[in-house]
Amino acid sequence: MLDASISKYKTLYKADAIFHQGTESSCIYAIRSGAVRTYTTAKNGDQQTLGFHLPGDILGLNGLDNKIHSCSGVTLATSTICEIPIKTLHMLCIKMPGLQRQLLRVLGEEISKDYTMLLMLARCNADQKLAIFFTNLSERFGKRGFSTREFELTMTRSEIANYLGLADETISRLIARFKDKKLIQVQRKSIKIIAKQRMIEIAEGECTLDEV
Amino acid sequence: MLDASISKYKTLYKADAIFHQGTESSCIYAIRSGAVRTYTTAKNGDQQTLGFHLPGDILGLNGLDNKIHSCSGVTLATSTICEIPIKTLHMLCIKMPGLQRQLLRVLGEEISKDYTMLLMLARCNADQKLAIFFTNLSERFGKRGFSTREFELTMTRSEIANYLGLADETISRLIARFKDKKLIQVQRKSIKIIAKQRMIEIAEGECTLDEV
DNA sequence: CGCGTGCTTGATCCCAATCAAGACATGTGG
DNA sequence: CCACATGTCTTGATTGGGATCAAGCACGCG
Repeated sequence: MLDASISKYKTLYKADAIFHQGTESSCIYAIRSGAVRTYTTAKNGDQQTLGFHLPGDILGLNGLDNKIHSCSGVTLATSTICEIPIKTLHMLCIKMPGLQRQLLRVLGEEISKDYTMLLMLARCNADQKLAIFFTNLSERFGKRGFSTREFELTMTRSEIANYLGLADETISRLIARFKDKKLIQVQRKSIKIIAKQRMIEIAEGECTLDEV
Repeated sequence: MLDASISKYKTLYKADAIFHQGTESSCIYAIRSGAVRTYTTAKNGDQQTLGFHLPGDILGLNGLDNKIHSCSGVTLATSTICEIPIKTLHMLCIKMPGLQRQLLRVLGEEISKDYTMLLMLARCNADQKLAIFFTNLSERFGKRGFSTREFELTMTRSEIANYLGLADETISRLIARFKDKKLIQVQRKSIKIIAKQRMIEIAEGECTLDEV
């Protein structure tokens, strides 16, 4: 929607920071290509990954009122990012009456997503968490026209672990078990989902991993 | 901010539903008095409490674009709720140019709050969670002009447990330990915080409960 | 080639869940 | 006013899922 109006692209390389928690938020960021991880940092320094973001996603929306970024964003691979100054955005909103509502909608969707995430962290066991992770990722790749069955992970095991509130070793073990149970094929970062339906059942707690 | 413009109040009694997840969201809700619990429900039926809300809080903002409620709200006690139709809200936005930005700001704050909650659920142990819970509640009472040291819990132990991603029994045990360690005084639902600073230290992981 | 980072695997431990029972408060109908 | 039911909370005993500790492995890169 914004593409036509703005075209300030920026190429970033793996592990480059896009924006930092605590700094003034002057832009929102649209991912054009690549992948991004967002995370919050607690006072004591430990961080929680909030999400992995793909092309088409918009970041930094929650600091819209010229406020402060409540999370940080970092690239997981070479990426092109489109920066849209919030000032520009506000001006555009005047020109395009529908835009402001769209922003409200996107923010609302972000909140819904957070709710789902809260539910997952609080109520799901490790098996479910990983199944949910793979299922979501697969779905999101699909929406972008990529294969839902085969994809490359851009993030490390450790980052997945952090995202799901688990230990690194647990992720390793789980991936191994998913492989043993013929739910997926794995080769380092490349994942092939074999038993999609089963995966969904595990994600939703309808069956357990060792029942498979 | 909206008070002047609208005055459709409604009195609800304990355990009354205000809005339901999955239904069309036609209103936002401002709490005038009482207390409200919001929660999401998963497909399999289990629910996750998202927050406990006090007078002055606004609920239902995330369905602004005439969409669907992504959580449910239920009163914890007799409450007066002010309903503001989203249509009215959109009209008001045209009259009052600052309002739309305010809405964006409130939504942004909600997202920041969710991030904090994600971090808590994923990274904190049970002691920290309860300390965070008490500290936050205390702070929020303070902002509303009530005592930060003494207050009544409107929710059950079980609801606290659900909110923090713990078992009911764990909450009972923790409250007992907090009492033993002279951090709080308890009498059923009435809480008095004795060692505020210690509580904060525990919340932030700077010290453990049995060091106290 | 050698080093470092990321990943895997094994052994052990511990925090919080679960199971179980009882205590206390509140409400309800006789 | 009491007997009883019900929901809430507490406390104890036991279990178990995932964390932690500790090596070793595999790949990529200078």
